Amino acid sequence: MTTRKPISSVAVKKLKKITPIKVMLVDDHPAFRKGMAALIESEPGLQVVAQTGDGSEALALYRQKKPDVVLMDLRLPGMGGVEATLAIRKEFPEARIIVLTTFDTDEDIYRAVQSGAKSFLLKDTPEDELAATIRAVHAGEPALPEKMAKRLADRQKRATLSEREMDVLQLLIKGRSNKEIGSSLFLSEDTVKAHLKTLFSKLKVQDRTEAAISAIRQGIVHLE
Amino acid sequence: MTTRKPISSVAVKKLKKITPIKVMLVDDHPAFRKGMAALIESEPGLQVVAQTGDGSEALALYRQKKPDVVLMDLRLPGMGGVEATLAIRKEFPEARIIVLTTFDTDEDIYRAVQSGAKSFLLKDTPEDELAATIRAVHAGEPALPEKMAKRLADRQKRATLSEREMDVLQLLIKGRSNKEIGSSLFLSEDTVKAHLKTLFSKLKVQDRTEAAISAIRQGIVHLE
DNA sequence: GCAACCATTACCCAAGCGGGTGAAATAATG
DNA sequence: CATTATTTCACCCGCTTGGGTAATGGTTGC
Repeated sequence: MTTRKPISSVAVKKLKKITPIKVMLVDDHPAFRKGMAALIESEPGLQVVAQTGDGSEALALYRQKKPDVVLMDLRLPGMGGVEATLAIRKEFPEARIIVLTTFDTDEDIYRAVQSGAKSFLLKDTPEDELAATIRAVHAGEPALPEKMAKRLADRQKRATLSEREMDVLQLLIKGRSNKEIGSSLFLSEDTVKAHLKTLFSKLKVQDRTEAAISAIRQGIVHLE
Repeated sequence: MTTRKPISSVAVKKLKKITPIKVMLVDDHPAFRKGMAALIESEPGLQVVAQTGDGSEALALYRQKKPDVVLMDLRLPGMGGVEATLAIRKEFPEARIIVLTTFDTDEDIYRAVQSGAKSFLLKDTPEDELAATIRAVHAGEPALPEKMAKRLADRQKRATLSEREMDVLQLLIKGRSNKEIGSSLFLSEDTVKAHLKTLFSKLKVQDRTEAAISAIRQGIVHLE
């Protein structure tokens, strides 16, 4: 440690004023991280204090660096972005996290906001808007782009699927027949059909193929 | 034009040795471009000479800058990456293009290589491998990662769908019934069923839902 | 020219699927 | 406590779907 001269209260005030916003990046694309870091550092008053490509490292790094704002990708190796966000906000409820992703189904937006993210941006967002959003989120201002807010509202309007309906849907998008779904879930075929009926009406579709496609498009289920 | 002193053949050799590889970036994420550019510039002997986020600008920029290697994203506004690759290679068959993308269905790899790309990398590829691939492609060496080559081989093994089968499949993944598909394509329902039979056997599935999911997973059709 | 494939249509049949109706038990919500 | 939502199951009915078989005409390639 190097010894420093004591500083005046005026200097402290001045220093505080120019204390940069500390940003942490969580994204598994090294090039993207590098670019994002450069972009942030080039903005006055913004500074990158931590980076990782692994969701499960995010919490430990947050603890260590205490960033003001986190930029979080959704698709991450190990722990996903939503889980990482939840983990951080469980320990630090005041954490300000912006989800920044390539994928943008309505369900992604919903889950991100549900998990406590303050904003949701796509990776092709122009540089100035990114910087503005970081500042807004840091200031505690609303920062969800209008388009995303609209899509979130759309998603809210839609009927939510029950747990059992989700179970059936999961098997449906694996191409299983009603009989197969029944034996997988230890249900009679008629019960499966009953769930499908409500499922179809909630998704506003006529048949299982439409249901599968609709669910995938909306991001309700994932194809992995 | 400025007049120059004549240079010795020795100097020419020396100059040639340190002439950097000129790289062009085509990607619609500004932060990724920035990062990629920084990453490339930090490598000895590599230099970024052009960047664009628009596929339709790629050809014009190539004409102007004559880069040695192009890094091309697949999902681009306007013209897609495959189309841009085809356009460049039509005019410059010697063009060395590396497809660099987030998405990686077998069909994406196939279409990229078909369109003349020399390599196919994912955006989460580590920095050193990226640089190595750029150098390899520039040197005309084989540069398709083993994993991708394997997936390409897998895709080659699979039966190719006929034009008509594709038509039917396109409507199938919109959730249309056989009757609807028939009237859309001006076919009898029986003909649609005949196409579906071959389609199912080629995709190795039992029913339309499985077919839809399989086709989407393989990247044969897109969900837009 | 013949083989191979593709596109088209037809017919049959059994199984699967979707819609309608009804009902009972449990859980959650007000 | 009443109501609502969820989960479970049953029966019926008619249309859709998938598999089998078969035939015709066009195109492509050897």
